[in-house]
Amino acid sequence: MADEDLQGLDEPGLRAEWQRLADRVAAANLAYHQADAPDISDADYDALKRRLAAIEARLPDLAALGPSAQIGAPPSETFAKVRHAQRMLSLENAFTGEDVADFIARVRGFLNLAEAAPLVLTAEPKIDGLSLSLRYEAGRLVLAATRGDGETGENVTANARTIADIPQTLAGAPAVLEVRGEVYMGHADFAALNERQTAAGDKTFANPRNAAAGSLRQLDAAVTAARPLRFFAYSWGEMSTPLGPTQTAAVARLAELGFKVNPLMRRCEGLEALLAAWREIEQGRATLGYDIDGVVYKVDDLALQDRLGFRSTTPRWAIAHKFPAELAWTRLLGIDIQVGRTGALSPVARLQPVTVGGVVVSNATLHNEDYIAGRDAKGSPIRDGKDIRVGDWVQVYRAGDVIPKVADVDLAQRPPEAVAFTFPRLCPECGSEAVREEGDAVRRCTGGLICPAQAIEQLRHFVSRGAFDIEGLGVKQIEMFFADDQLPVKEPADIFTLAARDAASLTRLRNRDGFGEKSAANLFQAIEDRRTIPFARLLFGLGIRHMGEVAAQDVARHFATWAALVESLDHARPAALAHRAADAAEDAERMAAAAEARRPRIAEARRAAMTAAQVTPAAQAAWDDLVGTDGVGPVLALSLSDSFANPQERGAIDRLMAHLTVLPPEARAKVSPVAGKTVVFTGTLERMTRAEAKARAEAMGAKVAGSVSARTDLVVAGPGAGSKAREAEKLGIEILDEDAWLRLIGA
DNA sequence: GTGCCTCGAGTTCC
DNA sequence: CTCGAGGCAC
Repeated sequence: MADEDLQGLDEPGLRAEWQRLADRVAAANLAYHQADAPDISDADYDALKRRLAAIEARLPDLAALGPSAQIGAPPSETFAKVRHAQRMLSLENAFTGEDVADFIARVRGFLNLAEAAPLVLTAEPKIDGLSLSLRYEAGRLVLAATRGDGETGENVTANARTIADIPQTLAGAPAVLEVRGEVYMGHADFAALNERQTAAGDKTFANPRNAAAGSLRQLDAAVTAARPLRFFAYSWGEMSTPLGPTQTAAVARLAELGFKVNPLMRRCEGLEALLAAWREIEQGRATLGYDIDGVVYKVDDLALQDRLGFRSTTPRWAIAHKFPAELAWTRLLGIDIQVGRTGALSPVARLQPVTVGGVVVSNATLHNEDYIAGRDAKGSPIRDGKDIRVGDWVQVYRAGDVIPKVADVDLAQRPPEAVAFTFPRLCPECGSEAVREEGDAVRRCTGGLICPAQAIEQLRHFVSRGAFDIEGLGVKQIEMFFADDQLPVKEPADIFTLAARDAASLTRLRNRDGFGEKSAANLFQAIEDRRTIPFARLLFGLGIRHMGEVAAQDVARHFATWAALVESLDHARPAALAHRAADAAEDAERMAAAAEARRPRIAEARRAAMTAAQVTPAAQAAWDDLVGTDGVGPVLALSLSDSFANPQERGAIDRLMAHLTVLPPEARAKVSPVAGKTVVFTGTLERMTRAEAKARAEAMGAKVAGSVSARTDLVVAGPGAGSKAREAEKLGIEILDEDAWLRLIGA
């Protein structure tokens, strides 16, 4: 479809044609994203878009209305999401030989390996690309997914099929096999690609990794096919038959199956051998022909890997030993203060743009007040503190090759007129006092929801992925609605009245720039869909300090219903106040040791503690229950209590709740006989270390506690068990020895 | 009281 | 990704 025939059309004709094309593209998008079943070929789709663009070039007012300009559709929304059968984890990082030594010591300690027992690890280059999971069923590639957040990635199967290093079929593979590895681009291919891009007038890529990422995430697989992507396999996810007894054997098997594996991988015994491998790989870095950013060490024996297991986001049996970060010097042009969701004032360096590790950096974090000043609140110098001033030459690096940081300052080049930075005492956004709690590194705005910066950040958090995750309501839209006169959104409840307010208003959302009939309707539908919300997401979305995703899940599971939580919090309030008062009294007493002059404050704190001490047993019980909840300590409990007792915040919560139905938390899947049970280990364990026993129990869904109580389900007692075993007997709790326990969990 | 380990909060660039 | 700090075991 060329656009020559457009020449014959008059303006109304063009507009009609534009509408027809826009509808067609929108329908194709929908089919592609939601059903993952494209109803037209990629080439036809491209042609449609080109024709649309040709019309928009002549009638620019259309451009803002069409599918090409639709807001709320960043590239990440353009691939279907897929859940990984097995989570794709990241690796813990080591930066020094000492870190590596610690890692080995931890592994040995966890496994309780004898001093003389050998521990073999593999060392392989860490490719700087993007990880990809390939699922083969009956030997055929059925799914390729990016890592995403580890739980859920993007379906890029069509694109992965165009990569020559990725076999479409495997001979003699297990019935189900997920192969994991890295997609990357070689230096020569990268340079050639950028030359082609320049010649074609397209934008060039900053580095091979960006080029690889950009190439893999093309909606048009034909574009990906034209890009010289390569793939190394180094790991696996779900599989119906093990690939081998060791990492080395499994990777060799992957090579047999037809995958490219890295030729530099080798087995090493002991710290020195690992570090030697690291040095050698680093020395060969420049001649490899592709980017690497470190060396990965893995415990070779897969049975040991299995015993070591996983922490929440990383395996215990592997670590990435990074190469030193690239550094660059530049001028510090200014220091801005940003206000975060919790009111934290964070200093950001505005820099003379400089290339660091292949990316142009113009902003960098300055951590906090003390870091800039180079000394702490009391005036004593701090470790790594710099006394950084506007106008200084500063050294920048990208931590983990991502986050730009100011690492050093060149005092010799300091301009004579440079003055020390004065950290604001008032919030730059709302003018409220910004205070620093004793012992805290950050200064916080006290304005609460009065502060527009905090209010916006709270809303951004509310719609964020782990919370309400409303499609079409991203950061940009939140900022727009917050400042909007016609359809203001100042607090979460306002989101749920948007549609009704829009229907009643004269200037409808669908007629606005950046919105159309379709996108407005989609947004309202997405909001409707979230009127029913899982308990934990709601709790997380409220943005209460110290209440993260994990804590929210724990609390939701503990209380089961929203009403139970609210009732309990209301009951516990006096006890919460008593707890704070007692803390304050303690603080004041500590201060008194230094300054007798604080007498009046102590007396006041004591009086407050006395008043607050009039706590009913019911209140105390509610507080104890709250603080006894898994993952909840006094700090989170107080924060939660404060939020619900603060009239402003409670008002916003109640207004929000009027629009919502809360889904009770899902019961933990019963995957093992001990799932959901509380287990206590006591006495000496002979077959494994305590850490290992705990990790394994938790991996089976059990909760491991330190002391026996009425809530304990099971006690595992080894030789030398004393009071805990007696306590268990008294309470009539089942007691197992270590062998019986291992049989129970099927080990 | 001390020392892990994990979570929470804030960070940049594409 | 890193840092600080909360939670919890020893």
